[in-house]
Amino acid sequence: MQLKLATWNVNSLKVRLPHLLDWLSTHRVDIVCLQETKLVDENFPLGPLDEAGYSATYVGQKTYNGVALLTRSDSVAPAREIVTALPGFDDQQKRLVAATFGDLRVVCAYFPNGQAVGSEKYDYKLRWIAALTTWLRAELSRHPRLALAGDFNIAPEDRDVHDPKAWAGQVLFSEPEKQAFRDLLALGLVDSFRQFEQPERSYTWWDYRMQAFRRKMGLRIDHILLSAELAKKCTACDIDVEPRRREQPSDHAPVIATLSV
DNA sequence: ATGGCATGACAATCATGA
Repeated sequence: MQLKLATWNVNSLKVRLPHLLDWLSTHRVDIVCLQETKLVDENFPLGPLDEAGYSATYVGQKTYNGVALLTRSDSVAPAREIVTALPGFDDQQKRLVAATFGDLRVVCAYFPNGQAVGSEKYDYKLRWIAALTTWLRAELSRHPRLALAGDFNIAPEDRDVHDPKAWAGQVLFSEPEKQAFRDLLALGLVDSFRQFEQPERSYTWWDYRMQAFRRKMGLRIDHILLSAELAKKCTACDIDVEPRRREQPSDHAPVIATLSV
């Protein structure tokens, strides 16, 4: 069967709920990883999502961060083995939710932004990713069919940045961050987007300012990494820029991977 | 030149994002 797995940083699920519901009704994706829900759990919109045919596993907090896994109730098995914090890393910030659906392990992650190279938040970002990498090594040994999807806040290569010279050494594109991304790939994960031919200037985020979207000044920082076994079953991976064209959009576009499982 | 937008908390600006 064909399974569509997506990731989308919605930058406030409260504000973006109408966009999300429209998008779900037209794309009918099976699993969606959401980041930056910015909601406490009591305010999570379970009702509207249930009406749209989706179940949710989520963890949030006031104002910042927050992640969720949405699954089509009629096509995806119930969530098992739910994890709502990064094991081995003491963290107040809600940035990770993982669950198993059938034999598919899905990890939804909102990587720290890092603010500026050399800052305390940058150090936290690198430590957070190191803990994620350690935990994923063990997860992969237990779950050969694993997907890591989310907002990585890392543009891994020059072609993922509209102006790599201007971004050189900056946060989101610094060498230690790119090395951390490669360390994740070294676990045996595959960047599903780069398994296929893609248009020039493919990005997933554009600054709200300076008409960056219209000018194609973006970064590819949202990714779907697949274990080797899953990568073999991936038949497509695409960025959907349409939601970014709407009024009051998220600054991120969704990414969709199609799996033949 | 460190802005520009956007969101949320909170009540005029401020923290944060990327």
